[in-house]
Amino acid sequence: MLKNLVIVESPAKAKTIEKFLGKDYTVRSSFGHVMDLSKKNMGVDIEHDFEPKYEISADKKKLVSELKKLAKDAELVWLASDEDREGEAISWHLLNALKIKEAKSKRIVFHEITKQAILHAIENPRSIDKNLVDAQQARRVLDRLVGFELSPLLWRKVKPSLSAGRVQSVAVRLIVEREEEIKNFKSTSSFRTLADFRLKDSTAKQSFTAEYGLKFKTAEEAEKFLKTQIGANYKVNSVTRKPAKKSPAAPFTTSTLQQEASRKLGFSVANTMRIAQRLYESGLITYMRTDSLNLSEVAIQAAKEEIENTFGKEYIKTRRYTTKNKSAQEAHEAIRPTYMNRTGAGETREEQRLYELIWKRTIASQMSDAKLEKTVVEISSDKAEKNFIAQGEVLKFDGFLKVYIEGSDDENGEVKDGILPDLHTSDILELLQMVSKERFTKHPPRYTEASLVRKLEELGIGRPSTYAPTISTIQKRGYVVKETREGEKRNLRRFILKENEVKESKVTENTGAEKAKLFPTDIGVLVTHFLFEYFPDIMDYNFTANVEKEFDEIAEGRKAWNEMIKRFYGGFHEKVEDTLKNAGKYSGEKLLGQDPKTGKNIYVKIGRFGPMVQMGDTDSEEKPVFAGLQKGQSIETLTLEDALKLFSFPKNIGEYEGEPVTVAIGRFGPYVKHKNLFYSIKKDKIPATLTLDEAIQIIEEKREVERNKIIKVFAEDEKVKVLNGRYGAYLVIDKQNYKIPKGTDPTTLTLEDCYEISKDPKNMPKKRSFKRKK
DNA sequence: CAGTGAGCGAGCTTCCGCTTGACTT
Repeated sequence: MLKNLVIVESPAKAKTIEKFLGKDYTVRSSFGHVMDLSKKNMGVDIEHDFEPKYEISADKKKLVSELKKLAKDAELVWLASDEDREGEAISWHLLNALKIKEAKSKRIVFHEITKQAILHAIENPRSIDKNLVDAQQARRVLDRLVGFELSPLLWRKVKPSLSAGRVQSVAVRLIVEREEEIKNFKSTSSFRTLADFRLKDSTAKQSFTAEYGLKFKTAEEAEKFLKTQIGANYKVNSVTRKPAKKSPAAPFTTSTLQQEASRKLGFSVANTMRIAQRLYESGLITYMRTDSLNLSEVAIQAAKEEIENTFGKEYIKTRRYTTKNKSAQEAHEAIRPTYMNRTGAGETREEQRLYELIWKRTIASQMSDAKLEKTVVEISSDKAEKNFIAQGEVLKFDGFLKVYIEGSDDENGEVKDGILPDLHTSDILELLQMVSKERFTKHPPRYTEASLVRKLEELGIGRPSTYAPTISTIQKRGYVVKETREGEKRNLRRFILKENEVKESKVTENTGAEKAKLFPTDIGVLVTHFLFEYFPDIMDYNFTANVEKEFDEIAEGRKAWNEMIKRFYGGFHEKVEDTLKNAGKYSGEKLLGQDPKTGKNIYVKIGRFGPMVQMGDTDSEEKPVFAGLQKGQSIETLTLEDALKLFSFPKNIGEYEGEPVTVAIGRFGPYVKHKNLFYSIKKDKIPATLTLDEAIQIIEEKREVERNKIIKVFAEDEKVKVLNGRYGAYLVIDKQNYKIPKGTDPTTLTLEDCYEISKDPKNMPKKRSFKRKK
């Protein structure tokens, strides 16, 4: 007979805790939520106080029946899911799904996985907090209602298979709006003047840079100013020294880890989470989905010891960080190494780099401030109205900077405060050179995955467990694309005063280059405008924050959850019905002009399959002709000329091997068609001007690849082939693919071996979850 | 994978938040 069954959310956690608790305790994991709303009829009975219809999630059925058996045998079941809204609901669902009597169960919580914390929790059990569960139900039902009423509305009014939701739609809005800001941004330029000085009549050769206190609007002004400085006298007017300090950043949360890994290691948000998961499962770091800045007392002590041993006592300054984030639930610790004295860990290079980042950030957070001395020197010219200013910074004590400097998203490379020579008031200076260079103002930066996460967190939208999935959803729906774009060269003007002469020189700089930035698509823009027009409340950046306040009131027992939902749903549902009935199709249609040959109208708009051009009117007798836009083309920038090119396909460009060769554009981009076979045209060729020779080359290249694909064929049975694919060798029998078991050399397979392989169901490829219909 | 955009009107898509594997042609 089982004495104690403890259920936590994560299996890695279960393993650790089992060690602390000894053999009277069996620790299992629920793998997160085990129940969810049914997908049928909203999963909510709207007529009867929004009663939720829960069911055991399909992928948890087996697990639940196992847990149920264990729970039945156990004397006592300890529900140890996380101490937050979702965790409370998980415990409540477990109670229901496992059919545990409440008297036989105890609810316990802990914020850190230390023996002390767990034993303390066991000694202080409580019962399930139904108010907190209700707050979760309100959250869950609200998200379901919003998502499952708005999405079908989009299917009807914009395009099938789209989606909308409290979190994703606002995420897309941020990107769409940022793009609009960028489009409306007018870049202006000004001239910034930097002078290099040196102490006159001194043996010290060290030069330093100072900036003139005025920027010039035009090249003429800049040039004129430099000319006035020929032969001018410079001296130090004043020197101000001020002590300053820098403090370390707090330990990592999910969001800050994603940002730093993006800035410093170039990891995507999903990649960071995948690698962190590996480190967590290997027991190297604490839980990676957290919004807490807390470190356990044990961890702080270990960090202190590590700092003392490696850097010395003067580098220690233990600190407790408190979150400013109102939506934080702090069910876990901050992300930190499990063992502070382990300076490196991880199997792959990626794991090692992420681990090192976490180690450094955590250690630095418990180190002393860096002490600096900031110096500001004002320099006057006897021929200029304003002064020149030089700023210097000297590090007096490095403190935490010894191990960690936080990254920055700032793209404007400012002149770094360097080290200044020892200067005093009235010192006479010698001018080495003076440069006035044009600088353009920069548009607000596009979001990266990580900076979008930061913004969402700032707005209190989404949770640590959903940042990465949200980013992937909005890309999967085609609202947003992550792209790297090359910049353009831009000419700048620059004037140099040197040896009593002012010369102009041209400089070019690269501008507008973007690396892995998020751009809205036509569909993203259209859906955002649609939702913003009809559902401004839901698209409001404060919507989540406002409903969170109500969830808190529910959690405190001051409000009934279904009352809150009822109040929200009334107006919302009415608006949905009204839009369904009264709003027309939302296609973003735009008249581009007329076809010069036929005079027919040419439109660009979003159709069932995405952006397209249309020649002729829908209500005319003749059916209009359609053509889809190509990758990289956009409704917003498409010209009449572009549209006419799209209508020129399919185009016959000649004959090869006695059969016609045509060029066309399909769902997957431009292609060459020959003898009923398709050959896609790569990006480096422009389909509109593709010659027959180029087409033949494409055909022959593909044939060559096809030939190399075959590893083995059998004369006895032509249907059986061993082929080389993207993921290595595989077997095909009569159009059905099979995996070849690991450790088998594909070149040695006999026909009999192949039949054997095809009989084992283990070798069947997994069915794709969604198959596109014709 | 491969040219769709329609007049039958099937049957499908979809939310957020909590967890890991499965496994790609």
